Parts: sequence; structure tokens; C-alpha cells
Amino acid sequence: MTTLKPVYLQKVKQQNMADILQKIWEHESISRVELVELTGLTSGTITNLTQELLQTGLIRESETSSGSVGRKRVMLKLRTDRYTIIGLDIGRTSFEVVLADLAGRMIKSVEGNTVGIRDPEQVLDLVAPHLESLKTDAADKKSPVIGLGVSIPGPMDKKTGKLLSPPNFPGWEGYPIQSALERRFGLNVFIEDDARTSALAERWYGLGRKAQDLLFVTMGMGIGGGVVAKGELVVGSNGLYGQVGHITLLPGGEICACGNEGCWETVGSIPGILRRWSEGNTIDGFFQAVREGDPAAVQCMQETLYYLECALTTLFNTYDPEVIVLGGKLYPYLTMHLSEIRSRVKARMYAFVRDRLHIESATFGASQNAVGAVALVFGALLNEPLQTLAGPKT
Amino acid sequence: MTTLKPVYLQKVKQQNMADILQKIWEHESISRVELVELTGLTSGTITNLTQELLQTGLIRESETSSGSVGRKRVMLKLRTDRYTIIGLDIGRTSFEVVLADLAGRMIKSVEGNTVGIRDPEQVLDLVAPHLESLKTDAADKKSPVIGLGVSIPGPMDKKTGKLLSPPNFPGWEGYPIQSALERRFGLNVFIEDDARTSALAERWYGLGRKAQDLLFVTMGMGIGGGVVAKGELVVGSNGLYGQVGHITLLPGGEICACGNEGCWETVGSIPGILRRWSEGNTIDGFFQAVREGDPAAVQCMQETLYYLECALTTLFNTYDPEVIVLGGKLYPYLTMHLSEIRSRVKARMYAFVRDRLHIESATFGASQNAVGAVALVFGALLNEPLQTLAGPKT
DNA sequence: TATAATAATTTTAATAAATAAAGCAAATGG
DNA sequence: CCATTTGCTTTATTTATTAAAATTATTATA
Repeated sequence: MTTLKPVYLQKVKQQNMADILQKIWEHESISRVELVELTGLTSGTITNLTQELLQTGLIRESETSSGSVGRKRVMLKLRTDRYTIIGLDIGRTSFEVVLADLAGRMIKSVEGNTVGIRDPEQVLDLVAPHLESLKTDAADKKSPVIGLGVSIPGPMDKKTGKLLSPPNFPGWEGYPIQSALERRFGLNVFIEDDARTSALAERWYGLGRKAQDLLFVTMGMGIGGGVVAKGELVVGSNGLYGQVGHITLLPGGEICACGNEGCWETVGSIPGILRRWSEGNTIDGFFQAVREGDPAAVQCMQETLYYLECALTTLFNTYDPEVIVLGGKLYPYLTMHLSEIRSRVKARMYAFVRDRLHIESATFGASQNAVGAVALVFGALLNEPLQTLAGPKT
Repeated sequence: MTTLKPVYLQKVKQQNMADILQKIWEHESISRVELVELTGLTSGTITNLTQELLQTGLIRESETSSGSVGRKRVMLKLRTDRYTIIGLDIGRTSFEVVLADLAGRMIKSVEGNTVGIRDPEQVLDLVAPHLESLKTDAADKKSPVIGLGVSIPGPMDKKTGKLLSPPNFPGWEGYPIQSALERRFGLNVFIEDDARTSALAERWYGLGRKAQDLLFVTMGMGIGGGVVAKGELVVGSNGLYGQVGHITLLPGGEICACGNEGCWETVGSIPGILRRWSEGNTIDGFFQAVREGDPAAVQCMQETLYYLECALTTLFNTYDPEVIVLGGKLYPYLTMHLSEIRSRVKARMYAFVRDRLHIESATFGASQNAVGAVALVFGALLNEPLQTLAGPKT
């Protein structure tokens, strides 16, 4: 007995299966005939592959049908309750762990505080019992956890699995987070920075569900960006693609922690705004003052919006997305200005694309990062279904 | 006899063949054993696929060998003389048609002037005899032309094959250039704007031959960008990806033709420099004045370099390339400042990536666009060898 | 100079997953 | 109730791969 392992055919099969799964997700509900048309595969192949997906429990048949004469189409849907995903958002001063179904809907969520804790191991010690409890919950419901998605405040070196130097996130630099988590929890671990997970939350569960090119801009203690092009996350040659907070907005301006001068982040982030207004105050205080009509605050607010307008125009011209999504801790304060931002940016774009760009608010509010962490795993599942279900390689 | 057309397997084969071809090109010269290691395919498969590539004439065996004991490795090389590519650079006031071998080396080149001609058909009438003559040359040498690559000064709508509205290029808007050229010359036609073809020239024949992520910045009458990520050209959702001339460098600055204000292009392009220095003059005049130490010109020159420095830093932070290549009609005047530009930009980057970024001069000077047009076809060949060789579909 | 050792490549049989086409199942309408 | 239509499944065929054995080319050594 020879044991052949023809990977090439399995790759084709996986690819076709992934294609089918993604089309099912994109259309919510779709019949086999439509899959034949959309994928270009033959009906026999569709039968085989959907059968296998049915067996894994990733999809189910839904009674629906259509047409006037002839046999009715059996609609196929993604089965969102058979497996679960755990999302972990590690922030600078807090964390959130969520158990979610495949549609990104939260089943359970736990938040915690990490103020003052600088040692990554200690943070994980805090997170561990909650995470284990979610794992148990999932096991009780017979909906196995297929992976752990993690959102962190700064980029990670893909080669070493170690964290790079995110500003305002001391203690974590060089920490081998991927292997640590895999060892601790025995799960398939996927990690990305918060801007990117946020972008993925939109790509799979939010505004970008059908959009192939989107940019997520997160404004908070820093300003970050996540770019999805042709449906795929873009990370760049050093993992620094989309550092949108570090575009030079004010030549000759303040020196930024990144080394550049006049970065948007130096004026547009929460610390940036406070530095421009009155050091030592809080962002709540600032927006309170704006509401009360304090002239200096109002002036500073107008500048902030103007910087945002300039930055978004620049980013449209560099990334050409279908959607720009705005989020982050600062954004809730700006939501009321969305339509103004929208019209001001569009006024500065090429006329013929003005109505093709959408500028929107993030879909998942304070849980954007956690949902994004879940989306990170979901994306892996939809790109490599069988492999992802198989779990961590030994 | 049934005539089955199993496309999926052919796709796998094409993909593997393309993979082999690209590795041969990347390594200049490579043996089958090394291909086995690099591709993960088995030796039998490599034998089959390389045999087919030998038959098409795309590669050849080169006597070389290595090792001390055992059968010697037969090195494989891309055969650059069996097929040719025609590149056409359509500029605002001139054109260049070149016949090149597969390595992008020019066999023959013709330039012409189109000043004052606004009708695209008339321009093509001027180009046609030269192009036909190159085709005849190629046929005489029994090295068939596999395709016509075209470089144009502005983006094209991929869906309609019509030109969008490139500034300073009147008469061409809405012209269905792709179909017109295919009809006229019966060749496989590939079209991209000049910044993108320039980027491709570097990707396949120049500095990016091994780099997977590069940015080409072309400075001339406008400022444009071409981005290659993971070896592939990125075009964006509207074909406007990489409009790097339209990043906002000076908030509150001059209104640009694109609708934005303070665009780098408004101050950094040839017209931008002249507007800032003294309207009505020429760029030669400007640099003459700089050399003569004219204070206003020197001041303007310093600003220009500073804007460039700011823009490149911004672009590094947005695209995270391995290489930034500088070119365009303006750039020759700036070449002497390259090392200064380099060090000033690097001083503004994250320290840990400072020695990973390379900033270089364009490789092909005045013929960058034409070589890029050739590279556009070469890239198609290396991505889909058999299909590209098969020529235009009926 | 033959022969053993070694390494590169080719050949051969087996295999997986697709295609093409025929067959089966389910629904409607005269 | 049967013909028609449409959707899905089954079956035989095809293809490019894998694994493993065979062949070829080269060097080292007796």
C-alpha cells in the first residue's frame, strides 16, 4: 500500500471549497445552480463539495425555493451555530474576551482592566480564566472553538511572532505572543493589530461584506489604519502598510514618536487634540468645552475636523477604496459631524468617483476590536476551511 | 469520442508552469533540482513542465553545472530571443515605439512628435507605420511578437477600456484605446498609465526584480505613482490607487485640478515649481538659475526638496515598500540630490526599518515608459505563459 | 581502466478531483 | 396522471499530479 499525498489536487479542492463558502456567505443564501453559474464549476463538482461542507457542519440546507415550473432550488446557508470563535482584544489598559458564533454574533463577553500591569504574562494570567470558561461554555454546547483571534494595539513581526514596539504599550515589545497563547490555550491563534482587525470586522461582518476594497481608520490614543484590497488584508513588506496616522499633514510640524514630523497623529489623536488645546485635561473635558462654546475649544475642534478632511482625501487618493470606515475611541465624539465630513471630503475628490466612495461609521462600536479578532479567524476559515477546522498543527 | 475540456487541471498546470518560469527569471539560471526544492513539486512534474517550456521556446538548457560528484545539474534559462514584445509609450507631446526581447532589451526604437495633435486616431496614424515595420522586423527574425504593451499618461477604465480624464491630455478622454489598437494591429494589447508601467519596468527588469513590494514615483508635468505589492500591480477599486501626486501636503494650499487642495503635485511638479518661482519660465531656466545661485530659485529648490522629503515619508508610511524608485522628466534635475533625499527621509522613518528601505533612481531614464510597456506584456507572459503565447482570443 | 558511489533527471504506475453526459428526483400544468 | 421542465446526483472518463523505480551522467577509487 502506497500512501500518496497529492497536495496539488487537494489545493484545488480547498480553493474551490473556499470559493463556494465565500459565495454562500456573500449571498447569505444560494442554491447549487447559482453556485454552478458563479463558480464555473460543473454541477457534479458542486454536489460533491457542498456535500462535504454539509458533513463538516459548515453549511446547511434551508427549505426555501424559487421558480415557477420544475424542481425547486434547495438554498444553502452558512451554519453559524455549529462552531464558535473566541476573540481577544488586548488594549493598552483593558481587555475583552468574547465567544462568538460564525456570524460574529457575541454569545458571551467579558471585559477586564489592566491599568498598571506591564508584564504580558500577568495580563494573560488575568485573561486566562475567562477564556477557559468560554471554552468550556462552547464545549458544553457542542460547538467547538475553531480558533482564537487576537487584536493588539500595534504591529507584530510575522517572521518571529514577536510584537514590535507599539507606542504607549510598554512591556510587550519583543513578547512572543503567538507561541505563548498557542501553548497556553491549545488553540489555533491568529493575531493582528487593532486597526487591521477592525477593518476585518467590517470586511466580513459589516460594511465591507460585499466591498472588496476598504479602509478602516481608527482614531484614539493613536491613529491607525487597516486596508483590505481585493478582499484581502494588506500588511506590507515590514508589516507597516497602512500606518495612516503617520502621513505628514503639517510640514514643519511637531516631531512624532515615529520619527516623522507633522504626522496627522500628532494633531488628530486624543493626545494630539489635548496638546493643542490645553495639556493635562481629558478628552471628555475638551468636548464639554466645545459644547459650552469655549472659543479656544471650538477653534481646536474645527481644526481637528479640517485635519480629518485633509487626511481622508489623501487616503482616498492613495488607496482608492470603496468604503472608508471611521472608528476608534475618539470617533464617538465626532459621529455627529459625519455628514459634514462626508460632504467636505467628497468636494475634494475627482468628480467622477464622488458617488462611488462611501464614508461610514464603524459598525461594532466599543467592541470593534473584539469582533475584529473574531473576524480574523472567520476569514481564515473562509479562505482555508478544512485546514482551519483541523486545528493547530500538533 | 468525447472532447473533454477539464479547465481546472490546466489551470493548475498553468499556475505551476508560471511559477517555474518566474523562478527561472528570478534566479537567472536554475537547475531542475533547485526548482523541485523551491516549488515543492516533484522531480517528475518538473521534468514534464520544463520539457513543455523547452518546446514552446520560452526556456533553454545552458551547459553549466555544479557539484563535485554525481551527474551535473543542467541549468535552465529564460530564452529571451525567441519571442519579442512591442512597447508603445504615448506621451502628451510625443511617442516612442520599441521592439524588445523578453529581457526588455531594446532591439529597435522609434520616437516621434505629436505636438498639437489632439485626435487620438491621428496619433495612431503616425505610430502605425513604425509599429508595422517593427512587426515585420520581428517576423523576419522569426521571433514573433507576443503582445503590444502601451503606456499612457493617465488611468483607463478597465471595464470599458476607455480612457479616463488625464489632465493635460485633451482629446483622449473616452477614447476606446484598447479595442482600437487590437483592431488595428491584431496583437494582444495591454494598457496601463505611465506611473504603473514605470513601476513594472522596475519590477521585472530593474530594481524590483527580486523585491515584492515597490513604489515608483514619477515627477514631471504631474506626479504619479505605481505600486507593486507582493509582486502584483495594485490598481484600486476605481483604478485610482496610488495617485501619490494628490496627497495633501499643504493644508489650505492651492486648489488642484483633481479637486483637492494643497496637493503635492501643485507644488512639486514642473508646473508647480514654475508657479512658485516665476510663471512663464521653463524648468531648464529654473535649474539654470539655481546653479547660478539666484536666491529666489535656491529657496524654491530647497522647498521642492523638502516637499519631496515629506511626501516620500508619507508614502513609506502608507505603502511600506522595500524600494521607492524615483523617475519622470523632472527627476534628472534632482539626481544629484539623491543621497541627501535618502538620508533625510530615512531620518524620519521608524528606526527599525531604516536600513530596510531603499530609495533609488529609475533604471531606464527617458525610455522608462516604453520599457514599462514591454514589462507589462512580459508580466502577463510570466503569469499566464501558454495563454499569452496563444495570442488574442480570435 | 573498470567499477563503485553519488547525484540529477526521466520514466512508470497509481491517485485524486475534476469534467461531461446520462440518469434520477421533484415540481408544475394540461 | 403523464409530459415537461428544472435541479441535483451518479457514472465513466480525463488530466496533471505523486511516489517510487529506473536511467543517465559524473566523480572517486581500486
